[in-house]
Amino acid sequence: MNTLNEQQRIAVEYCDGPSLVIAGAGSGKTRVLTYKIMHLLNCGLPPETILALTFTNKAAKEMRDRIMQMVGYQTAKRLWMGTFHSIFGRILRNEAEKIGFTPDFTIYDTEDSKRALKSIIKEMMLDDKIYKTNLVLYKISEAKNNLITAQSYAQNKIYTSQDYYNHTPMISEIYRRYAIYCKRNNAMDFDDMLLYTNILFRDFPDVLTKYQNTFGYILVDEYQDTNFAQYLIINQLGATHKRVCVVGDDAQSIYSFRGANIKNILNFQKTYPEGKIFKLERNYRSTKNIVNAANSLIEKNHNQHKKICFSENEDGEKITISQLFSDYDESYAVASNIEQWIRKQDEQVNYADIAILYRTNAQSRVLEESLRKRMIPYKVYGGTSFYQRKEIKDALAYFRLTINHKDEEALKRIINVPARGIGETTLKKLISCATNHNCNTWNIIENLEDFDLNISKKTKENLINFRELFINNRKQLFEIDAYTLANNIIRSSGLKTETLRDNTQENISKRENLDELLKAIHAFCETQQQETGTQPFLSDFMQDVALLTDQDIEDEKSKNDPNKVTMMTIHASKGLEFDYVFIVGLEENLFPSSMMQSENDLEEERRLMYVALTRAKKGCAITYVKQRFRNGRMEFSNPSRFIQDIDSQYVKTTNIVSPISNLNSNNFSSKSIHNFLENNHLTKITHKKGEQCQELGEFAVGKRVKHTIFGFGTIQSIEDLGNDSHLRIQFDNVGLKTLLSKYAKLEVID
DNA sequence: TGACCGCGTCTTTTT
DNA sequence: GACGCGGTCA
Repeated sequence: MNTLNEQQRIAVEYCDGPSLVIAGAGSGKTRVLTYKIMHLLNCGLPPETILALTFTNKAAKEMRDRIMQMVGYQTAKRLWMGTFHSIFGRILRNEAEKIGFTPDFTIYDTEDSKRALKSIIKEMMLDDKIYKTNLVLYKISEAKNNLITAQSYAQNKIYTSQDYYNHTPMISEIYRRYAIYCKRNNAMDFDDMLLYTNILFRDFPDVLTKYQNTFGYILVDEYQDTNFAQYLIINQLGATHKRVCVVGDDAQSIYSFRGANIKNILNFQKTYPEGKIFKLERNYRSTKNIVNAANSLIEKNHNQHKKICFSENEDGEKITISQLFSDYDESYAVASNIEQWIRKQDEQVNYADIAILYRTNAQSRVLEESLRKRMIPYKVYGGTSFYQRKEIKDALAYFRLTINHKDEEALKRIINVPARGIGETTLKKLISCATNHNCNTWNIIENLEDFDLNISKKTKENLINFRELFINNRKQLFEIDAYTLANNIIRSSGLKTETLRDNTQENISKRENLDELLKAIHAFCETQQQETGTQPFLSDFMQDVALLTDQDIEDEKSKNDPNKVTMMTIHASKGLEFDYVFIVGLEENLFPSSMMQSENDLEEERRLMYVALTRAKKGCAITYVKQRFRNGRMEFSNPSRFIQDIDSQYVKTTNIVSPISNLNSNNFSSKSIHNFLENNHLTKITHKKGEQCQELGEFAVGKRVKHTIFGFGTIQSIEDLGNDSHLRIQFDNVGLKTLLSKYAKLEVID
């Protein structure tokens, strides 16, 4: 307790009633939470009566590790500590039968949901240009977050009239069918997990009472990110004893698109009139300059709890703001800046101390390129994560279907992967037969002989083989450990064999990914073995895997090789800190995003900028560009308004950096930079536009080149278009392609 | 049935 | 640029 400051100590020690801790960025929020749990344990609360909810696995793990260090593994593991989804997933599995599921229900990720919705929209013969999956999913998700079930949606005037007005009156019916579909598949999506928890508590008061009595104290991290469903769960679980402590920072509320309601934190005292509010305003993380700059930015927002964050650290360097010509220059500038920082004489800077943050995942590509060229080690979070990869999702679908035969999404996904002669037509027959008999498609396959499907003998044989595969695997489900079974399935299904057919880059990468998956399962088995003394089954692994995020996987991977620059979206960076931070792409329509129009949206974007700034401990560099390649085309842009929002006394502006002056390094050999110079300034056009030529810049007919994706090839012809050129290249593996020299990532091989 | 090609559409953030 | 869809053809 001596290591806490006054504000922190008071917040930790107050346990008599509900409290809200408003914790500014870097104010020791996790510290307060862990100490509070320690304090509760010291007061004699048994660990299994403490419920601590976080939003990410990482945050939960961090807290658990810290507590473990202080009280030991045995006590720490008895705490109810985890993400909303993992904790209530656990409760839902315990109580599954009450709400019409079995304990082995599948968790659908966004892709599964979209696929399901797509087929429902098709089945209803609706126009998919009007009923776009993304839109429909968003509407359903919004409804679920507000605890509107399919049934109440149909009766809800606000929702239905809005849909009517938007010419999408059938959303209500799609929602209804989707809900039935999920239930029949024994599956829940992310939103369902919170919705069904609420339904469980509503319809089974004895269950609610049971958990109310179980949890003597409830702590919630990142309270500003809770949605209504989460709010109500907390509210109900704490209804009798009111021993609830929520921690958050309204200035860092950035998830409204996911249903987070900033009012939960702003209106805390309406929910708990007797509640106490504590503020942690001292920032331990950043320099004075960074904290002041962030304050000056967030001041421009109106909707917030007033607080005055301050730092007692050194003044620190000013934030640099640089304008670059193009996204290409930006990435180049970032890479050279990283090298400068690493080479700093007066201070030891490691790659791991540096982060590059951006608004959208698509921005990472160019940056990666520049870092790779300079041999700067980096890791990218987000984008298509490991568990989203096709081959991985296929393997997981095999596991899912083995565990839960009703999982129709999994079935549809893999019935013909790898191709085994069960195509669209057969699948349709199976599904319509299932619909007619009001059962699952698997039931039809299981009892194939009892139905007249009008399929060929060959197809029937294929189906029987497919069935046998699963029957065999299912027998082993609770007989052999997760790793062995997973390995068996990947082999017997033909997934592995498929990748061995040839050695294209694609297949090699698929093979590696499948091995990586097996490795992950192996690691899971080992930890479980250590913790519980028994080998886990595949179903244990699958319960975990659905709730893993990209961050968890990247962190796991980088354990052995931690010294890398971090690249991620600002959203993903929340809760993290780095010595030096780049914030790139500060342009109108990108950041703030062009999707954000309303005043509320803009305030959220500004909070996002606030989050980005406050990640930095020592230094921060902001960049923006005049032209950027986006959505397959060049776009011109103006500096973001957020640049103006930062008080000028905290920043140092580098004036327009022309592409040439930016290239002050002697590294001119890099192909793309060469192109860049050629295309914009230095090329002497010796032939007319649109003409075929033998040579252009470093390119010449007959020269060998290497492309990052297509591999090696030979230039067949060059057509000069003035500002750009078409290159026809015969690639060794993928054949003839026409590429734009400006954007193709080509390297000439001498 | 399955491979392949060309076209149109979409890219904001994610537990 | 990436991806999904629909059409075509063997």
